Amino acid sequence: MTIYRRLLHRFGRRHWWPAKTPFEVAVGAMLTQNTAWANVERAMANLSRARVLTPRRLLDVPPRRLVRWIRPAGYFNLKGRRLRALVAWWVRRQNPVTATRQHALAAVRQELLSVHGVGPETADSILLYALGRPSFVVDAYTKRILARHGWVSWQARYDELQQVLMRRLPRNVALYNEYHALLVELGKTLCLKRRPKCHECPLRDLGALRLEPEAG
DNA sequence: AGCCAGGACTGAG
DNA sequence: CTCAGTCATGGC
Repeated sequence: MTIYRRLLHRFGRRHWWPAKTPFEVAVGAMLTQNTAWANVERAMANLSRARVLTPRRLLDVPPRRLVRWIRPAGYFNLKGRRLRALVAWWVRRQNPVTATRQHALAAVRQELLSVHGVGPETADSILLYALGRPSFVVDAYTKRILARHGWVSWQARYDELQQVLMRRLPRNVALYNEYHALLVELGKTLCLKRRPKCHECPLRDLGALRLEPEAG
């Protein structure tokens, strides 16, 4: 039994990313930085109700109103500016979903990282969940889970964690999609928060398992 | 009452 | 290049 299969069996498919369009995925990826998803949903609902959840409309929105709508997501002044930068890129790229399809993954990733407010996790979230590219998303949960089971050191940085995963897993968008979502679910619901206190974690023996989706 | 949430930028050393 | 400080709302 592998970790992936056990997580999938326990939690079922997560159906990520919870958004209607690739553009909404990108907006959500930005708003969810260090923020509970429930708060992001409120902000997204405000934008939706205001009918500005398209690249063009969102770019034309006055910063004051934008900040008011995204307030529930926290860091609203910061995220207002970052969101504009991201949307400006999206518009300049004229629908990156198709516009970047022929480009190398590393090139698109580099381009995203150059946008103000887009770090490695946000870039990979957009690549994977909006653009359908096989770039594994690493987050705080992923790091805690891998480090706690001794697969990486606690000092490991983002790129190292990502390489550990991508080197061992087939480059498959559907797999990366589900795997990251499952790791987040494990981190949220079980014993892998910053203060571990759960002594009855059904997955506490994960150390004996493998990362690979296939047994063998 | 704190602590935490699906991070990233900035400035100092 | 490393790293503490910063940003802010809402749930528990």
